[in-house]
Amino acid sequence: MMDARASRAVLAYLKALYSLAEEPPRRASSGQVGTARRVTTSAIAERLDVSAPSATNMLKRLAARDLVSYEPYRGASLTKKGRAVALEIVRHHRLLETYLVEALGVPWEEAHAEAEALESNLSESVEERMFAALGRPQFDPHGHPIPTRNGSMPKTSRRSLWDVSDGETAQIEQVPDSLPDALRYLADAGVLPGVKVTVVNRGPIGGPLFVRIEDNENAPVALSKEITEAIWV
Amino acid sequence: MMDARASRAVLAYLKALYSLAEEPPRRASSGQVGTARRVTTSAIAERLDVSAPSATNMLKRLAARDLVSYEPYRGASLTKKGRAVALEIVRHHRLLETYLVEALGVPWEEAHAEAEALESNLSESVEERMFAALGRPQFDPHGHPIPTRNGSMPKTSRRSLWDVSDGETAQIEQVPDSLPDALRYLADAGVLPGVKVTVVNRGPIGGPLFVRIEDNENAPVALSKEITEAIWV
DNA sequence: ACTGGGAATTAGTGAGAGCTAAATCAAAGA
DNA sequence: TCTTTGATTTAGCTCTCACTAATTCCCAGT
Repeated sequence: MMDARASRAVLAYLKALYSLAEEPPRRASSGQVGTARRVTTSAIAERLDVSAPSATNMLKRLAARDLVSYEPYRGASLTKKGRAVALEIVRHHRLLETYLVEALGVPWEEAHAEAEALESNLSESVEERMFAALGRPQFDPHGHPIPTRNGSMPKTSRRSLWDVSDGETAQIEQVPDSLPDALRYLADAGVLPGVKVTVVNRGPIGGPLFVRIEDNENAPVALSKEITEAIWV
Repeated sequence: MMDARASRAVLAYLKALYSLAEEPPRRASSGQVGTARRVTTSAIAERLDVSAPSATNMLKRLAARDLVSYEPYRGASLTKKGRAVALEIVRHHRLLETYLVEALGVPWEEAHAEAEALESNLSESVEERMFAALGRPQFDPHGHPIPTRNGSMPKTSRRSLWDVSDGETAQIEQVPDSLPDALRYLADAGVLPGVKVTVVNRGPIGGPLFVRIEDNENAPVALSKEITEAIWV
């Protein structure tokens, strides 16, 4: 708080650290839930589309500011302070996405990029006003939980659509936010948070998953393994 | 347009250039209206609160990008291209100010700073949506004209409140946007764009101007020479 | 025409953030 | 235990944008 204002780049790194460390990329089966994993340099570099040396470099500077704990050759993780900043920016991002979609009618698949552009300059005061105008939402349009101002997170499922067995029905809880093309496809198909879908069957190895959308007589929708692994139910 | 994305700093300089060159700081009497004056290095430095060498430096870089025409020792002015970028950012700023006040209830005097923070990252697409949501306004809450997307400006008065003679009545057209304290005072007093005021009298040399607000029985409001020179009627 | 002083520019630095090429580490297999 | 190789870090640059100190320019007054 008494810190020099964090730059856009710093915020991007903290956000990446947060999502890589705390938002399970695959099934969260392996036991220790809530454990903040250590994130590798290359994972961050890839996520932010920068070179590995750039990431190393920034990690060191973040460590000097006590925003991450970093040990050479063994990755980094957010400190308490860094995590707080990251949560704040995630809150900004998701609130902005929600606001853009709900209040301004920005298309679902564009909201992520627009929010990303604005998030680092959103003041707490304007954020609070948007939050109130939206009726204090807990989830953004993609179903992602919006952290509260004090840093707590609404609980969400950890089960991916891919893990739903054939014949079973499940309710979509969240979809990815940063894949505009996929999102357009999902929106067209009606695969939206809150919708119930039934898994009909799936192709052979890694083949597409066919799901039927509730209250919809159309043919089942085909979804790749990759995308269904990124959809939580 | 095929240009590398303009940074926040670049945009700030262009905006400063624009307002110093084209928004008359005093009475616009001196004949040539619309002539883009040449702006001195120190005027820019002062406006942006940077050192003169920093300004010189940036001016050279802007000239290299064909955004300003700059001649050492004799100031700079916007090129066609630079002016277009400046107008775009002024439009962003004023639309944002309007949106923040009208749609989110941000107080008048805070809107300027908030808009400044967001303006450089506002996309055309979101801007267009805000514009539509506001009913395609021509003026921001301070009465400043909002440039259209094609770069034209609604016409405005150039007469300052200070120049209104005693006993005369005039309608407030615009007030400054970047003086929070003064704005709070003006808002309290009821000196807002659109309001008709009558100049009662004024103190001796540079003394305050006393104005009566229409439909208001209260005692006249006292306004300094400085502030009345920054209010157009 | 000369000169003094304020305005502007040049010189030299620094911090932030990114890049490529080169060196180095660590962990897995032989 | 030794080697190999992919991941990581170091070295060395670049660009943007700000700063201070030093220098240079222009013009207003004499």
